[in-house]
Amino acid sequence: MVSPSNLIDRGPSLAEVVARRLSEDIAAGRLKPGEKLPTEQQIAETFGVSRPIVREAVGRLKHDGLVVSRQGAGAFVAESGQASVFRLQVADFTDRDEIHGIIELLMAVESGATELAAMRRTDEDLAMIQTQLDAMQTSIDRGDPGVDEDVAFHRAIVEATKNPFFRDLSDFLDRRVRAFIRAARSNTARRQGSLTRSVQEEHQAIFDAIRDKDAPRARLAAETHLRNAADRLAVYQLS
Amino acid sequence: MVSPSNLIDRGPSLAEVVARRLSEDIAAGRLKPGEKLPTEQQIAETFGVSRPIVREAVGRLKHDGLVVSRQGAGAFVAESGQASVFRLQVADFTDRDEIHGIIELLMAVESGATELAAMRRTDEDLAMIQTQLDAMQTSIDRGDPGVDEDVAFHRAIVEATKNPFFRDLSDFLDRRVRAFIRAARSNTARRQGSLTRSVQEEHQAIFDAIRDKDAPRARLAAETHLRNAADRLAVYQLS
DNA sequence: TATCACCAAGTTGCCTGACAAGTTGATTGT
DNA sequence: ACAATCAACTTGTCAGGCAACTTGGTGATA
Repeated sequence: MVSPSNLIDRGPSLAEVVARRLSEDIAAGRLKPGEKLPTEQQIAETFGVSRPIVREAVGRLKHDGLVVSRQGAGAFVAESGQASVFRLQVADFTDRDEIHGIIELLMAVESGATELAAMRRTDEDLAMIQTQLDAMQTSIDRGDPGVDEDVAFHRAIVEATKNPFFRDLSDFLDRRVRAFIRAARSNTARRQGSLTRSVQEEHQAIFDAIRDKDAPRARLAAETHLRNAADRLAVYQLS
Repeated sequence: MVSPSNLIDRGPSLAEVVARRLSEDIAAGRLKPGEKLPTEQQIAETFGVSRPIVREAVGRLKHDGLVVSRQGAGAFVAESGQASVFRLQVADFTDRDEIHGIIELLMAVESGATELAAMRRTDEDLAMIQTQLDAMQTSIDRGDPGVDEDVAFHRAIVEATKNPFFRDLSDFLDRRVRAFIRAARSNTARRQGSLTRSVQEEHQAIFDAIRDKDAPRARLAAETHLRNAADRLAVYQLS
């Protein structure tokens, strides 16, 4: 079985290396907002690569909004505030402090979202959340960890915020963080039964608070859920 | 005076257009995680561009972690959870609903951060926050809007969280959102005096709560500050 | 029949060279 | 002093080529 971790690491492409170097120069203040970058030819000579590689590297930074270019004039570090990306740099998911830190962030975003959902949910929203809650129960009764159902449950909640920014950030964090938590749970076949039932009880508490339009209780339920998720992660990692 | 808004919009580069198209295909599920992308040559023919443009476009998606490539084998949609970027797509800062939505997000993140700062701050942290608070007062006394000092104040708070993820996301949101708020305040010379004093009073309340290690009060103070910031924005925009 | 080695075809990674489109600054003419 | 022109430069795109790697098919051997 070939898994990603068994593959020989070929390292980043030249374009990626150059992009990182330039990005570091910008982050370190060696290239200031508004400042002109060296020409493509100069960068190529500086790094000993060809011009298309430089074009690709600079293109990556343009995609991030860190750099803007004008044909004939040059490429410039974008003014502060133009960057359109937030990068979540996690070395791996084995450092407990790192995991704890990122779960704190998830907690802030998700508890805020759950609070808004409690304030704003419509009957349709509530029905959708109920549907996903029931689907997860069905999955648990079948002996499955309910991964897809867990995703859908949280997604239904964040849709009830009626705020696309919460939805997008929550999706992103879901993909990066919750997915890790769920994978850990799924990989722990022996204990998943009782632990997944805890998860469902916490989901139920979240649902109840949203149903009752009780925003503070919803916030607290979401925080409790994630606090417990962090604790459960410790259990998964011990097994 | 040439300002960015006066420049003729030349639209995105071909590479950026292709990158967006492919990114949309992935987001819409037309290209699934693990699925192989068409070859560079096929994509070039599909979009009627040259292969280097395709390479640059795919390179942008690789930079985002959305796509991985293996030399000789092809490029593949990355498995879920590999994407390392969150993109904040704001058309512009003129849509009130959009601004309101993004401030809600800022509120969730910043109130969470302020709460953590209240729980975790050291004496050194507190001294730094005090320094920035005083610097902002000095700026106000001078009749300036205190933009840099405002940045530094909030940065000092988020450093006290001892959580790099909060710091990074807060930095990002600061650059994208708070910067807009500050610019609006700075551009409103006639009213800035009294409104900036309100800002400083709210900063003082945040500081007091952090000093007292009163996490719930810190959260509330941060929320109040941002809620008022949204209200002040309405004032700026009427003038 | 199964396994291994070899090879051709295809694909990504990188380079060279060329030209189009646009910018900038210097020069010239009014 | 101002406007027009032009040369030099820079980004944007393309064409072509070769290196490095992958994949699948074929033939040889045990």
